[in-house]
Amino acid sequence: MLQREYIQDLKNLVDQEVTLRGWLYNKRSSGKIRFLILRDGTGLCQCVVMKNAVDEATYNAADELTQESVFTVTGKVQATDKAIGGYEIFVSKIEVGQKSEEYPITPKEHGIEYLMEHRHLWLRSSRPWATLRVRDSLIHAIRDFFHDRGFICFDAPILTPNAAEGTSTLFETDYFDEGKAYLSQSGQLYGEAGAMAFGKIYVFGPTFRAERSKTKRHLNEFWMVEPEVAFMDLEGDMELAEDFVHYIVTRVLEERKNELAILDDGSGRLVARAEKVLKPFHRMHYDEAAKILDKYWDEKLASGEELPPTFKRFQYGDDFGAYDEVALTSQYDAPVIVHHYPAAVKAFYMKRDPNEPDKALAMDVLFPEFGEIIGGSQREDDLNELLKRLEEHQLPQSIFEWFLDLRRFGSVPHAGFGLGLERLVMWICELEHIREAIPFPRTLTRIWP
RNA sequence: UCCUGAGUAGCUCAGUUGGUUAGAGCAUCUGACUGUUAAUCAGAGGGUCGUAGGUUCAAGUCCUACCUCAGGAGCCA
Repeated sequence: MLQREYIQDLKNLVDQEVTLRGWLYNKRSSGKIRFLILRDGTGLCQCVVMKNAVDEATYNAADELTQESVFTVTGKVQATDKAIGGYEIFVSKIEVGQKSEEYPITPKEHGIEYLMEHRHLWLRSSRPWATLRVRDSLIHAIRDFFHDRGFICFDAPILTPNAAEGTSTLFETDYFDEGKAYLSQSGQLYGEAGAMAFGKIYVFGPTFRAERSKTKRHLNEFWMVEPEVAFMDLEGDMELAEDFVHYIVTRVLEERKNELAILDDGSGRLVARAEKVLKPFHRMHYDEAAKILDKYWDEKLASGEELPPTFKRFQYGDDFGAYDEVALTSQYDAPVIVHHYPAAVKAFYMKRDPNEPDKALAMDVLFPEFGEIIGGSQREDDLNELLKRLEEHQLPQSIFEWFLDLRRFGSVPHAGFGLGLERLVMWICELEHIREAIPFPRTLTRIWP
């Protein structure tokens, strides 16, 4: 083990002599003084090299270092308000490691295509660094939330024999002599089996959608967390979603304030926004949401304001489009839960409300100015109803036999939801595009690096 | 799948009604400066203008096709 301290721990090491190891993030100089910005993975630290304070080899080393070259620095930790992070190293010695030549990502701006082409290096820059640390915090918070409440982590298979919802396009691969296998587009059906075995479970894994989506909110490979609970109805589902979202967002606020400040240039905007994710969320029936949208678009159209060329006016019975979700949520600071969607626009496994047979016991959590981050429902637990749904959706009963068994043997009311991890990262970090919310995004036109 | 836009130096871009040797900043190299914050200042090198064809005395600029990418919609998390 090579001995060294980490930049994130410097606050406890003021006035002590330390050794740090890392890469050169940037360099500035003035006369006989050199400022080296060291990056060690935990943060950035300015290292000050004064000509009259070091030997000649160290002073020359400071000049030779290029961006992303490796070096080890020894010196005294000083508190200062002149340097990033609030601490700097007054250097006594530098050792140079591997030298980088012509590092492709410069401190100047780059286009998104170029950055994505160099994603493996771009990860070292401060914005991806901060974003992916927020993502890490969310992942831990998600697991802690469920673990603390007695949920079992229940992994669903990634290679599956059929489509969960039948409609979406699936990635296909050969599976020995069994014919075709498909990459999972949802762990939910398997999660239902888990809920009947363990009471409450959550599936958390990668999800694959072969849809030719081309928007800033879609990835073809993304991570989804899907809790499923036996003896829970739609009301309980909404409460769980609220508690869950509130908990994980709060954890990010506790653990990643520094990263959020990097992402909003210190304005505090991201923290202020996340702090408004308070329980309870605004809840509304689909009919109420439809009324709000009708009024909203009527006023917009009457005002003569120019609408985008792809704009389509919402009609009662439609699912919400991108413009509708933004319009609906922009009136609130906190997330909005819309429930009782028309059954016709929802998946076959969602239970219908006995009091409103044309509505599904479904709910979506919509985030302010953003849109859907959670979709969930109470599931159809009646065998005959489920068989009818399969027929209506023209799905073959044979491939769902094991799923139907869950209704034949001890069927109970149960519910769950799915949360798109990258969508939440995107909203919290206010990213322009979801591709920055995952280390190596897979989109319609990108599978490299 | 549909609609819109863009491809000029390693990167980000400018380039007028078609007109002499295609420009700037950053990056790289040389030099100056003892507290810099995308440091600054002086200098140097660096180009098949996405590809193919066409119009013209003359094309980075106009026309056609293709390729690639980006933005928007739908599908959804």
